[in-house]
Amino acid sequence: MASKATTVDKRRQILDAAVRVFARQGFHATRVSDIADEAGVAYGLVYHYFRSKDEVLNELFVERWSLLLSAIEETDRAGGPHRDRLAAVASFIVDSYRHDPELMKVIIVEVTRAANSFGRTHLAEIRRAYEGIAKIVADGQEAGAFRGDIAPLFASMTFYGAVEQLLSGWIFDVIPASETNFDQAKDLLVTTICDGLEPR
Amino acid sequence: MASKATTVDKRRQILDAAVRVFARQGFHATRVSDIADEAGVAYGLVYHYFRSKDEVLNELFVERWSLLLSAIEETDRAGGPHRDRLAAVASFIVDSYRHDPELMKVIIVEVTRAANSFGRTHLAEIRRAYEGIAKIVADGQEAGAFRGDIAPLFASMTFYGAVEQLLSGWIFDVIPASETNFDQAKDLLVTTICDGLEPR
Amino acid sequence: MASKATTVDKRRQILDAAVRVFARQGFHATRVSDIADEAGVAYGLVYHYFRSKDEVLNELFVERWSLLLSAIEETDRAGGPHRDRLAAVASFIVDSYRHDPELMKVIIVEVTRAANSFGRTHLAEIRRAYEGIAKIVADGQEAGAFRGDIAPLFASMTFYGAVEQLLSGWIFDVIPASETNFDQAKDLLVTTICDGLEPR
Amino acid sequence: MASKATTVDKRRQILDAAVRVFARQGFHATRVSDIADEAGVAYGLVYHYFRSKDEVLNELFVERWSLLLSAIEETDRAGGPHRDRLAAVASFIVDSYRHDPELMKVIIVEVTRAANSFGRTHLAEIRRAYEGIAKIVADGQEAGAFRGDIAPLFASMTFYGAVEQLLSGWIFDVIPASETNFDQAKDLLVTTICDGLEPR
DNA sequence: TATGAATGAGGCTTCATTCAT
DNA sequence: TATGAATGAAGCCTCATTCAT
Repeated sequence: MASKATTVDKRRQILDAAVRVFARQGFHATRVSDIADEAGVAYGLVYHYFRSKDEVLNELFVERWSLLLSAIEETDRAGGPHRDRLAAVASFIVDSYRHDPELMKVIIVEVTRAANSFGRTHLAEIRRAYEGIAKIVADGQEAGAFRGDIAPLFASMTFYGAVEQLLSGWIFDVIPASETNFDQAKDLLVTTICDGLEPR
Repeated sequence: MASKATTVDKRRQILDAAVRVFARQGFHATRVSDIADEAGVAYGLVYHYFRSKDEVLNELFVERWSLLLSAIEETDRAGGPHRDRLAAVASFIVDSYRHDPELMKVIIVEVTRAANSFGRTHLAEIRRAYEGIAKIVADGQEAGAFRGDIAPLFASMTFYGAVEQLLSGWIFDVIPASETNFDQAKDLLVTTICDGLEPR
Repeated sequence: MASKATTVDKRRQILDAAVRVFARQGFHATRVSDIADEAGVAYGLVYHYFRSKDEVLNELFVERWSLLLSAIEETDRAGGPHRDRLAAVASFIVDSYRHDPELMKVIIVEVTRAANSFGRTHLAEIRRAYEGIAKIVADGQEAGAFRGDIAPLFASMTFYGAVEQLLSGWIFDVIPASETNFDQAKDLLVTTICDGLEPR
Repeated sequence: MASKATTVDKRRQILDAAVRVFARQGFHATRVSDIADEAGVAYGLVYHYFRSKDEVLNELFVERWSLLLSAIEETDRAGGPHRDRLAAVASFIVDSYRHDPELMKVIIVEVTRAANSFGRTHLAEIRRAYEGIAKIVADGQEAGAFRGDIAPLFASMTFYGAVEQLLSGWIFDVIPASETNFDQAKDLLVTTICDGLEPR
């Protein structure tokens, strides 16, 4: 139906606009009317599609984060060398950023690292990512691919923390994203975490 | 003066109260009156000592962060095996958390990871920490203690990201801080980053 | 549209209410909530139509003052004896007061004579009135209707000052407005300024 | 006593400072601490000498206004041509401005023309000036020096309004005070009001 | 679906004034 | 007389949300 198509469009339009404004101004600093303006609709319409301003961000987060969770699980299920599995996770995250830096900025800045506000709400889902990575590590340890004296969740946090810090560095230009070779970055990430900084 | 010594330092009292309330409710959710109440002083006194609510947080951050910067610089200046230098940095941060978890929570959650609000203001100082760590890495590479194919700032971000993520995990009970042996955590951190996850 | 016509114009309602409250309490002493209460609307609606409390006053002033400016220009353009032109200006101002004493009170007390606050903002427009009157005087001098040894702007200030002081006297009951014959007042004003206090 | 001398000095120092700050920023916009800063004393001291911020302004007003009232009464008592009496009043006011423009600015802007705030409080004293001038007019009418068809208070308001408007013009640079010949201004003022704008 | 007028709670900040020393 | 720490009332403005059309 045409009407259905329109509906979907406006909702999407609002979500996409929200990403841009949230990325530009931060969640707290953006008014609902800013989203509407950016989307080119009246701000009442935002409330037609979403219960609240919060829900818009929730939607953005859940939409994207579920992809990450799937990717992690899929990676693990697919098997292969454990080092490569970590590489696949890093790759997925880095590519997410490369593909849509604004969305990833919003998710990291406003949810993942905003543990006092939105992070709190989504702690369970965020934790599932950590645990998914931890499972890869645990499996690797069992298979003898990883050393056994580091708790899997500990290793997972280290790994995820490193990845996210990197993205954060790109986002806020601590590391010049413009000069970054993202594929090389993925490699170095895995190299650092798996091989260590010290020469072998 | 005796009176000066005897008199409670209201300014300090306010700062300490602010740490507790910020840690408990988050910066945005705490009203200035909450700080005053927690400190047991009148509303207006907060504004006698600080220009704004923001400045209270600024003060807390700068006070603590400058210690970190000094520690990093001192560590580097003191020399010694480069691996131990990273260990010293990790140790300083972990001990900061162990000693005053509420303050570190505030600094990480409200400044370091709040890049859209306060982090923005203090980006330069935050970056200085990254660069201080990067310098340690660079020195280690020159001395042959660290592999040379990883950009120092890249390694620094990886390292710092791992440390902060760990603290974050403790703060939000993703990793049960209660069961954590902090000294062991420091070791594992350095082991992970320097030796890598894969067995040698 | 019928609905548009039937619907009370809330914006107008707020402006009219503001006149009453400003006149009664003075601008500084009236809270935005006083305006809203007087208008019978919600607090926030004032901010829906006006950027700030200041803007409400600005609007009132500009709305009215532009009429005065038009009247002065129109009077001059229309020609006729120069004495009558001054009379027309005086007449317009006195009638403005007679017709809406509260509005004129607000404009004089809060803008025209509040040179340190609002007057400052509107100095240019206020000056235009002085200059408009000065032009009438200058024309009169050229035509030989007025003596030539008094600078037009000087004469204008004298004239306008006299008129405003009169209104001020009525407003604050220095001169009992109740007993005043406004039309006679206009005449006397012109007589005084044009013929002088001394008998001819 | 030395202490007495000091006392007097500080009080005066505060009053003089207040004039400067009130003139510069306006009464509402100046904080008690601004006065103290300008005077070079602690702001608590202001409250040692004055009950409130208002009282500082009151003091300044009363101090000066009583001189004006005396001058008017004295002028009338001294006798002489009635026209010269008006000239003496105008002269006193203009000279007051010439001698201490900041003080006169404060008195006019913050009291005389602030009828909604301080003017209200001092209305009685202000009115006494109008009445003093009115008396001169009334006497002049009785003596046949002034025409009898203009109510004395009416004429007084006209005259005072003209004078104050002139000062106001100088204060706010509507009339360039720098280029003004004050003595000539006095003459023209009296000429305008007594002889009228029309040629005789 | 779509609009934007209307609502009103919430919070930061200012600053006159008091008071202990 | 002199200081400035301490108090707390007061008010502007923002903005998420509701609702009539």
